[in-house]
Amino acid sequence: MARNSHTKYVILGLLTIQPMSGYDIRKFIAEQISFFWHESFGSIYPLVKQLTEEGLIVSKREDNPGRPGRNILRLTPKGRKAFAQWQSEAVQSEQIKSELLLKIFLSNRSNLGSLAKQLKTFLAEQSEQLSYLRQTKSQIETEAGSSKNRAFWLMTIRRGELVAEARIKWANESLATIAKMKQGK
Amino acid sequence: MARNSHTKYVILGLLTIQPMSGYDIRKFIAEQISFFWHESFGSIYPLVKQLTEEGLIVSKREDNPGRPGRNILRLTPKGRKAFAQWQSEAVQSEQIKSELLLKIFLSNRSNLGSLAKQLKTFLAEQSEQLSYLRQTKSQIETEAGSSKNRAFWLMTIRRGELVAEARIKWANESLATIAKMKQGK
DNA sequence: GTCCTCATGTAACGGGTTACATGATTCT
DNA sequence: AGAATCATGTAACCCGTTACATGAGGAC
Repeated sequence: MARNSHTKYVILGLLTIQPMSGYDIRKFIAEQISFFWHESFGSIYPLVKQLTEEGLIVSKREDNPGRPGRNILRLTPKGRKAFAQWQSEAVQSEQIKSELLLKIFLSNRSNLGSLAKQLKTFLAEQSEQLSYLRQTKSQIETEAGSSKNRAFWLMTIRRGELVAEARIKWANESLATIAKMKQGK
Repeated sequence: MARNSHTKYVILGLLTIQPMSGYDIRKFIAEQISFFWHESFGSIYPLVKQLTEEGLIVSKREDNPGRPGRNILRLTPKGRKAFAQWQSEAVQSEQIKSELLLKIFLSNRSNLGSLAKQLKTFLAEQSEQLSYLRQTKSQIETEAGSSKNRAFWLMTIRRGELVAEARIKWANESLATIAKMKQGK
């Protein structure tokens, strides 16, 4: 049935921004959109090969003296069309797996200590995430000459922000509840 | 390295609540905690077999006239210990993949229509989720004779609630932004 | 001197989903 | 009559991560 993985469309999608190498794609994802996406080399390179075979992208070797050669990838018209097609399709509702919530759900009063510890770690992570997002946001807003699609970028960041805030609120509430439970014992 | 899957511990964890069959486990997950976890039969049954071989659970056949037989699973002391061990370990920070955010990030002004449609679907889903969570919450709160661990259950629901609210807020904001973009064209 | 970044690629492995097989009962 | 629920289990498949291989240049 060729259930096309999303990775395929991330690659095509990033190439609509500009031609780049597989390495660049990985880097872009890790640096710019890691708060809602991630890919490893082991999934990118084989797909690049496949997309080339399917005629959705073309690769052009770029040799730099004293540096490793790069394969610059570029969309073909066919690839652009495939991406547009995917773009118009409905997303399937995402089902999450939260190991933290699982642990909490399966908790009992005997492990309040480790629970509190994990919540504090979570809180710290989310706070860091939030400050990172806010920083990125102000960077985008001040850069006048940024991409014409920055409205969409800001939209994704806004969601990260709101959700991180909600999670921080929740973690604080939960820590308070646990503190009370400890006293009440 | 036997990177133990979480599924293993969900099974052990649910059996700390009460003995049940593989079918019950699936049902419980789908009905009670589907907003943060999911499992398919294809992952549960093979693991049940494995856990039995490892001596973490024992299975007892229960035959009912005119109904399919059930294998009632029960924790062994060893299984209880393994679960407690997992419970005390730190969770690894969860990395999400949001297809919706990916699509938005890769959008441009030419597909505002389909974007709005997808956001509306998302909004409807989240609203439904929220009302479901609120309903469950009030059910738990009114049931006096519920489990002693209901505080933890309520904690997980609270996170679902806060996050759903944040997402709803975001979706509404984003729809407003898109409406403006359409006009400004 | 060692580690990090650049740069591509493969192989092994792990884990989960979907679909199928089977079959009785109960709900619509 | 047909669909859904109860109940277990297997096989095919898909997909993605981790680790490895290779090697030069720059940073600390």
